[in-house]
Amino acid sequence: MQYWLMKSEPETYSIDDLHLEQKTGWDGIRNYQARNLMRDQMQVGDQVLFYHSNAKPPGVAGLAVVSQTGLVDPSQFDSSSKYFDPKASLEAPRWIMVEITYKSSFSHFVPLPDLRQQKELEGLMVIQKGSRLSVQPVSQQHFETICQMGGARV
DNA sequence: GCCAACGTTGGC
DNA sequence: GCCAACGTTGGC
Repeated sequence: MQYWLMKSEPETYSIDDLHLEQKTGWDGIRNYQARNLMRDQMQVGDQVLFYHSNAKPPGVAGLAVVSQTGLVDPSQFDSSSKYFDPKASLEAPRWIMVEITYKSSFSHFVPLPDLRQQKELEGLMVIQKGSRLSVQPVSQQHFETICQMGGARV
């Protein structure tokens, strides 16, 4: 089993939205590196840290689980969507997504400055300078440390 | 709102 | 295939 951190702007889609919906297709990823991780690496059952980006403060809000893989992102075909991709076709879809299912919301939101301060989290991708990738692999140790900081049972 | 970091595009 | 220009992300 692998561990991931997935970023979402809470004004667009927050952990509370996921809580209400229970599951969602992770659409709108338009970065090849992130897509390739979802397409090639993610497996059903993988654990996800739900990260709020562009928030005050940004940080990890809760947990989710990968519940389906290899789904075609429908927004690439929707000309009214900001994620529309004219180069994608039904025969050759370009953007692949996964579905994630809500697991829990942290009792203690873990803000980015706290992640930076934690010695055990040295090397965590999201605390590196200029770390823009919206789907990031996380080591099991880092995952467990962040769960503890958030007040979730590992 | 600023801007550093980084990805993508397109001319050559 | 290089790289300058441009666009986007996302912390601050």
